[in-house]
Parts: sequence; C-alpha cells; structure tokens
Amino acid sequence: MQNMEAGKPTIESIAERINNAVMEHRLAPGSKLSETRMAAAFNVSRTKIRQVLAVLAKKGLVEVYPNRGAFIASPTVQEAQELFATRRLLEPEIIRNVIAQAQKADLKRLHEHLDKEKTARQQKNRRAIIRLSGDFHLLLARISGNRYVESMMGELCPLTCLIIAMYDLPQTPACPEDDHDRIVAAIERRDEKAAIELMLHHLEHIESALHLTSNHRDDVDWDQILG
Amino acid sequence: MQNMEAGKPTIESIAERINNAVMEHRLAPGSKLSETRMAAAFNVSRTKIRQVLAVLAKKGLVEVYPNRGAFIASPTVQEAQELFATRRLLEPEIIRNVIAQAQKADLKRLHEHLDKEKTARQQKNRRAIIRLSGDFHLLLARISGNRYVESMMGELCPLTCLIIAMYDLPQTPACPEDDHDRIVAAIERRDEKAAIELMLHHLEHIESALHLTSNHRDDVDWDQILG
DNA sequence: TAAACTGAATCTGTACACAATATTGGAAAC
DNA sequence: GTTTCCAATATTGTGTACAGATTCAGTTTA
Repeated sequence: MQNMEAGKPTIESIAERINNAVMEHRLAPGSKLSETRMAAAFNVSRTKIRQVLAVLAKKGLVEVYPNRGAFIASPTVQEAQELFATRRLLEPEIIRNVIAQAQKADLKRLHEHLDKEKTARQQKNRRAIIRLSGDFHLLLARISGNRYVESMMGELCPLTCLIIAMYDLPQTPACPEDDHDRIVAAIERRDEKAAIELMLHHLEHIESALHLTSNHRDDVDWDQILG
Repeated sequence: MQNMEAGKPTIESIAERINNAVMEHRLAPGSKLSETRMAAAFNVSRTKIRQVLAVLAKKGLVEVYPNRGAFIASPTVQEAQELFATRRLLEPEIIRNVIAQAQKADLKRLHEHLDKEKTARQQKNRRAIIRLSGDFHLLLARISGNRYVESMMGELCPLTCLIIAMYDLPQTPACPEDDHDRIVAAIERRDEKAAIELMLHHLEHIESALHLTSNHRDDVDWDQILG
C-alpha cells in the first residue's frame, strides 16, 4: 500500500511497517523476526535489516538475544503496569498542553480522526479500530508540541497494543466506547479538569479490562497444563 | 578505563562510551562522528559503528544527515525548553515513587553517590562534577522502579549536558549547590512535598542559569561577527 | 578580485562473503 | 522407551569490497 515505489525502502520505512504490523495485531508478541526472511520480504540486504532491528530494540518493540535472533517483545505484567503508570503521568500533561495551545487546524485534525474511528467501528474493521485507537493518543501527543513526550508516546502506544494482544480477553472489543469523542469535546470547551478526568478513566478502563493478574509467559506451569 | 579487555567491544559498550564523553563535555555539540575514525578508535568494523550510530540517533544524542554523516546533537532553544518541561513532569513522579518504595539499600546508594559528588567538588574535577550531577538524577530514576521513566531520563540527562555545554556561561560552575543533598534528606524523612519542591527549584535553577534567549546556532549573524 | 567550474580525495550507503554459534534431527547407548 | 550424544543445517556476527554522494582545493573566467 505505502512505499509502492519499492525503490529502496529506508530504515525508517521498514521500522514503521513493523510498527504498524504490531499495532494492527498482525505480528504477535514473541514472533521471531528472521533477518534473512525480512531481507527477502523488503528486498534489501541483511545489513539494513540489522540496523532496523537495532533501532526497534532501542525502541523496546523487539528484544534481541545474542546469537539467537530478534523477537517481538512480550511485555510482562510488571512492564504493563509500569507502562500504564507512565501513560497516566504523560497524558494529563498532554491534555493540558493541547488545551493551552491547540489551533483550529489541530481541532480539525482531531475531528477527522474521530470520523475515521467511527467509520472503522461501523465497518467492524477490528484491525483498523485497534490501530486508530492508538493513533488517537499519538495525535494528541503530536498536537501537544513536546517532542520528547511525543517520542515517548510513540514507543508506549505500540507496546500497549502488544499488551492488549497478550492480556486481553478475546471477546472484548478494543476501546468500544466513545471515550475519544468525549475527550475531544472537553478539550474543545477548554474544560481541562473534565478532559483529564475522562482521559484517566479511559486509561483505567483499558487497563482494568486486561488480565494482569498472572504472568502468562514467565511462569507457565507446563505440568499443570499438560498433566 | 572500562572495557580494558579490548576483546571486541559490544554495541552497547561503544554507545555508552560516546554517552559518557558527551556527559563529560568531551564531545561538543555538533561534533562530527566519522565512521572510519570511530571504527579505528574502537578497533571494530564500520558495520558495527553504523549500528551504534543508528541507536544513538534513535536516542536523540546524534543527528544523521543522509550522505553527510553523523553529528553530536545540537539542541535548539525550543528543544531545551521542551526538555526541561518534560523533566519537570517526570522528576516529581520519580520522587513520589522513590519515597513510596525506597529500600535501605537504595538510600545507601544515594548517600554513596552524594559522597562521590562531594569528592569531585573538593577536587574541582569539573568533568566528574557534570557527569555525576546527571548520574544523580539517573540514579533516582532507577530507584523509582519504572523502566519507561528511567529510559526516558537516560535520554534526557545526556541531552541536558549538551544543552549546558551550548548555553551555559563558561564561568558558571555546574550545579554548585548542595541541592542534591537536600533532596535526599527530604526523601529520607519522607517529606514528599518538600522533596518535590526542592527538585523543581533545582531544575528551574539549572534552566534559569542558561542563556535560552536566542538560538546560538540557527540564526548566527556572520556579518555582525566578522564585519 | 571574486565567483564559478572541475576533478581528486574522502566519506557514506549497500551488498556480499565467510566465520562463529545455535538449533534440529537422527543414531546410539542405557 | 527414554535419554544422551553428535553431526547436519540454518541463522546470526563481523569484516571487507565496491558504488555513489559530498567536500574541498586548484584552476579558470568574467
């Protein structure tokens, strides 16, 4: 779809493809990323794939084990809790900054995004819904105008998608509410307190819908499963 | 000093060397990082240096220009202000977490660090002072127990050193106060309000000591300088 | 004198080849 | 039947070679 020219994809374009695949739950946590296959898939040399993996590792999206290869990260329960704690810290600040300095064009972009989410929900396009839900928070971060906070959110949102993929109940729809609409409404009437409150409830709703009680991966009791 | 074995430095070890050099003001903002020279200096191939540079670029410590090479970042005034705004957001949360869950061993580590800073000040070792000042905030972040906040601080501290190198008055000593001691004291008596207040004043003190009025780099008036 | 052009030298971008390590399947031993 | 060992295979780690872009000095020209 994107990068149709196929004329030498850049490191960033490849990294973003991986990023998108993760956000759309097309790459599951723990998936092995074989260098040779990726090189073939993107029609570049392993050298370049290697740089992509190094960048994604620094971003926290993949974990590299020496002489074993690279894998999509599998956040632990502990990591999930720390991640949500971080988002509860960052996103109120984002709201404050957005309300303080949002231009008309910014509000327009927010509404355009809400429309996209609405369309995706109507079409029951689950992948698009998940992806757009993350992008909403990323868009707010971008509008807030702090590049460090934005960069941080750019790491946390894909990881949040991974956490949802790992710990969500399969039947639970992702972000079913119109939370985003209400947050934008509060921003537009410059009601800082309400907007922050809505955002915090939104985050707590997402986190509470997860199964963060036991660690799925680190302490699997194979005896019990197979015995 | 470190990595004395010289037996194949790893990507992380090289990146940390660069990081330390920046924190000690031994690598100035805008310095060119020639791949060939670095490869020779660390006795590895350019391939590895390239990965190091990609990681450091993702971290924000170096800027790469296509076909031109990699350079130590030169934060703008705008970036400096956003950085301090971010630290004013993160560090109170760090204080809260440290007070909430610090063990005895953590307080011991803090005191050991304060001793190191004291020694460096007595020896008037400016490089060590700058480096240790940054490390203090990093140590607090580590104790706070949130890996995402810690990772963020790991990026912001070196950048802060770069900003000080760019915008500080040369004669101003770096962090001359005993601010750090007082912060630790407040943490020990679990006085959250005071500790946060001290931290915020500390950050504002650092920022206000800088010349963040005009951009040194982007709008240099060569006519005036040479005319 | 200053500006513009040209070519050599340097540096980055990329791919490929080889060495080192881990995984896997089968054979042998208990 | 189970476990252990070993060789074949596949994958990662690293260095080197070559192509393309940029820079800079020297020369030419207005």
